[in-house]
Parts: sequence; C-alpha cells; structure tokens
Amino acid sequence: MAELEKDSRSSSEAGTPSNFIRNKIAQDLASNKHEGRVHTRFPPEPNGYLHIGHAKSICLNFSVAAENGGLCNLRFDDTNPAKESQEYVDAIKDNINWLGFHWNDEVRYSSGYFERLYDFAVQLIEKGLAYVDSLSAEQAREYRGSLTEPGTNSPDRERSIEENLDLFARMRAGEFEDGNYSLRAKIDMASPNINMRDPVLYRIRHIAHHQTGKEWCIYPTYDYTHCISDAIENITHSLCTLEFEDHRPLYDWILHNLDIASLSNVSDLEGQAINYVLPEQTEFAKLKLNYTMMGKRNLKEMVDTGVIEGWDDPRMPTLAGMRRRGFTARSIRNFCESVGVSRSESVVDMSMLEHAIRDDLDKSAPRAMCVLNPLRVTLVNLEPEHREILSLQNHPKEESMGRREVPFTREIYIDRADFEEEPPAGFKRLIPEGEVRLRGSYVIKCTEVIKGADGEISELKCTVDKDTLGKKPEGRKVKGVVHWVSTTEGVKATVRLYDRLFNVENPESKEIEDYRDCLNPTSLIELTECVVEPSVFAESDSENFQFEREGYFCIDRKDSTETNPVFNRTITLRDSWSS
RNA sequence: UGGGGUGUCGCCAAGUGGUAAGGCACAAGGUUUUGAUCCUUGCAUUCGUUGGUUCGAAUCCAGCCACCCCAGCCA
Repeated sequence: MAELEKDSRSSSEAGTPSNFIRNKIAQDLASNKHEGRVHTRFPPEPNGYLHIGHAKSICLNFSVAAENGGLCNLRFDDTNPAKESQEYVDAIKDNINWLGFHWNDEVRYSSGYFERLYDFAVQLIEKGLAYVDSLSAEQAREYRGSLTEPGTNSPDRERSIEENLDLFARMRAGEFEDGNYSLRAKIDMASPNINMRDPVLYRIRHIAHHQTGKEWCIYPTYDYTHCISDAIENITHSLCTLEFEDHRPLYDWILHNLDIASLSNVSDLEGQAINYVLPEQTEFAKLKLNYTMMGKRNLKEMVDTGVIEGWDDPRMPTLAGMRRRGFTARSIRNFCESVGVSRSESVVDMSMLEHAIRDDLDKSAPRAMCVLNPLRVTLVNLEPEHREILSLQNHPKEESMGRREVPFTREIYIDRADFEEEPPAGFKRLIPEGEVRLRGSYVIKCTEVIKGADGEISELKCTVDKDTLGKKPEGRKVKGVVHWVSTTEGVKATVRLYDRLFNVENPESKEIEDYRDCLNPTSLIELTECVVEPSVFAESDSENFQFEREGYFCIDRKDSTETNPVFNRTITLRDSWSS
C-alpha cells in the first residue's frame, strides 16, 4: 500500500514530471473523492490578450485534465464589463485553439450564470448572511480597518432580511445609481484576513455588458462569482495563482453557506448519478520571465501608447506576438512543461524559452539560405551564363523532409560578415587568398577584393574549385562553410531581426521609475536588402525556416506582400563563436 | 507591528525520515559541408540560518533571518 502511494506521487518515470498539483490529483483519485472525475477550467477575464504566463495556466489545466481522462472548460470570468470586450474574447479563444487545446463543449461565461448567481445572493440574504450596504466605496475603506487594526461594522449590517431583500431587488431593478448601494457578505469585520471583512458581492454598474447587453445593472464580484461558477460546472480542481490564496477562505465560505442541494440542482451534472462534491481551490506560482514585462496593465499601455506595434508585435510576450514571431505552439507547450509547477515564486530565465523554440525548430524547420547583408561575389572561372541546379537536403538529419533545388550562378551574394581582410584569430570564414566552402556547393578561393570610392568593399572575385562538389578538396582542409544566394535568382526580402524588448532583467521592478527607460533600442532591426533563395516560396507548408547559420525565421503573413516578402527572426542559432 | 505564503547548484525543479533526480546555463573534449545539431564528460559532502529529536534529517520540532501577497464596489 505504501508502495502504491509512492508510485502515485511521482510520475517522473512515465515522462511527465511530478508536481504538487499532479500529486494532489493522484491522491484525490486514489481516495475516490470525485468518483474518478477530474474537471478543471481555464478562467480568463477578457480584458486583454493572453500572454506566456497564461500559457502556463492553460497547459496546466488542460493537460492535467487530459492526463486523467478529464475535461477542461473555458470560462470567461466576465464580471467587470467596464474593462472587457468581445475583441478580447475572440482573441483568447483563438489563442487557446492555436496552442492546441480543446475545451469541453461550448464556451462558458460567468455572465451566463448571472440569474443563478442572483438567486444564490437572495439565498444568502434570507439566511442573514448578506446585507445591502449604503456605505460609499470610500467609507467602506475606512470601515475596513487596516492590516493591523480590525474593521468596524457598517451601520447597515443589521438591516432586516425583508429590507435587504427589497433593496437588493430594487438594486437589480435599476432604482439606484452606481455606488449608492452594494451587497455585502456578513462575515467578520475583525477578521485578520481582510478578504473576510464583509466583502462586496454585488455592485451597481449602469453599463452594458459584452455578453448580456443591458440586461443587468448590478454585477457580481469575482470572489462571489468564481466559486459558484466552479460549483455550477462541477469543477473538481480549481487551479489559480498564489495571490488568491487569501481568498480561499471566502471561496469556501460562500460555497459552504449555500444550500448544497440548490447548488447541485443547477449544476451541469444535475440529474446524473454522481455524488455532488464542492470544488476545491489550489494555488500555484504564476510564471515570471526575466527581461519581460507581464503585467496586463503595462502591456495594454505599451499597445495604447505605441511603444510597440500592437498586441501581436513579435516582441510582445503575448501568444499573438509570439506566434507572429515564429514560436510554435509545441515549443510553448514544451516550455510550460519544462518550467514546472510549484508554489515558490520564481523567475524563469529567458534561455529556457529560447531553448524550447530552438529545440523544436531544429527538428521541424526546413533549412534554406538567406543573405542578410549581401556582398557580391563573382566566380571568375565560370561562364557568364553558368547556371547549375543543386539539390540540397531540407534537413541535415531528416531525409524524409525532402530536398530542394537551389540555383548556382556565376554571381552570388555572401554575407559581409563572412569576409574579413584582416581576420581576427580563429576566423573560419573567407579571407583574401583563402578558401571557404559554399554551403551545399563548391569550395571557392578569394583572389581579388574590389573596393568602391569610399573604401568599402564592393565585390569579391573568387575562383571555384570545380572538383569539390559533394567531395572534399584534395590535399588540404577547408575550415569554413558560408551560405550564399544567387544574385540573379535570389529574391529580395525584408528581414526583421528581433531581440529582447528590455535590457534589464526586471522591467517591472520597483527600482525602475519608468519601464520606457529600459527599452532595448535595438529590439528591432529591419533589413530591407536581404536576398533569400527562391525555394522558400515554393508551395511549402512551412511557415518556419532555418536560414542556415543565421537563425530561425518565419514569414510575416501580416506584412508580406507579393513583391516584398517579410521574414521575422524568431531566434538566432546558438553561437559559440559570437562575432 | 495583523494574516497568508515561500526559501534545494547562476536559473527552473524533483525530493514527503534512509544518506541530494532532471532540464536550462556554463566548461572541456569528439563528430560535422550550418562556428548549428548530435555525442561524451564535468558542474550542491549539501538543501535560508541556529539549535533540538533520531542510529540516521532537505524531509520532524523550536527559534531566528530574507523575500512575496493582502487594506478595489479589479480579477
């Protein structure tokens, strides 16, 4: 028995890393707490775009359900219409699908439960556990006390049940203005947990809601709504982040003070032969990434003030931005799995994310060549009309990824960084009188350096060793390999080189007055004279490529045009030389 | 100074009384027509700290220290 318990605790041998949430679910399953059910939910508020931090929660909730044959709902926690919109609802749904997850039947909305929520509020009032308060928000703050001092009861706290019922009905009917009344739970104004000092359950807001329109002028608060929504959806494990830990007593208080049969009766599984069990909240640490800002308020501000180009700017940590940057859904899922789930607040190093995308793209991205900063090279011992079609493997290790045709001509481009007149020690690229391998092609030797009037190198004359295609040259070793593109058949393209948006580890640190002071001035470098091999535009089904020796790039579908393709650099290759 | 949490390698993170997994990063070799990938090796005598219990402690107990969260009619 002890052996069995230990096995259920650690699933690391099975490939899925052990964490305290998986362990807890395994224990709940072992004790048959929910009759074998595992039902989670991802509950975003549609007040912004999803970011990589949300991805951690999405992966956790959906994976943990799937691993146990359970379900995961998508529920919009839309109780604050002032900040929410349909645009965000749509973007969030889209992002979750893109990430590769499928929610249990139709999308849920907390607003879909407004009527039931109202009924439960009436129930609390009838039980003498909630009252209508006329304190203003400001007064309520004063009555609440402080961290070290208990609060004091509102003068309205002992209002009669009848009067509370009447007032609450009139709140709903729209008889009062915003802020004039609120419905509060009657708990304990002296509680050391401030969340228990008669928290507000309903507030008056004469404002339209993106889902319910003008049907309501009172809206329930998060604390009141979330637990009941979980209960209605028969959620077994309600996973949320650490800052809600203090709210758990309230979550439990609300649910335990409602008649369990009435909860069960309006739940999704009503009528099915299951033993109705209340959901339980478990908290985990949210994801933090260095060199990244994750606060929704700040992200929204960057969008609104044009610091970046929008929610899907490839420098944004949003899923929309990362997608446009070229991150694959799988790499994000792998990353989320690799950072683990714990209760210690940690800051994950950017290199972990970079590893995840390189790891995925190395295996999946077809190779191609693109010259970022072109330098003309004339191969003098080839005929002017020389044209040879070379067949290159799309992936050095994966033959199943096929081959492509690359035209080789008398004039080609190589990258300016691959030639040095005065090379530093250890330089393995082209130098005067030196040899280098053209990737997938011949070995060439530089015989002449041509400079323009400004002293800049304008062209290289080289000779081709015609006996080196697919074989090593005889009697010598060629140390370097360089990528190239035909000048006549290459396609001109714009390439955007992205780098981290911030140059400090924690742009949201209190020590920093304004994150704008920490913006990386070279987070985007746009190159407009790049030349890419034509095969990239063949009916390839890939959006992602490795431009050999440069990095991973993807086609920017938003800005590319028929005549001017745009590529975004997802991430550079690892570089142990770093020039 | 109230309450709730967290402290295991530079960064994540397993570990739940039997003698410190793994990944990232880093370093050194090997392979290589990508200075990539891949492979091999190295990388915590020690788990915030001080005591205690125990044959045995990262794991149990007590004190201390550091950091995070909470005083929205935001979520």
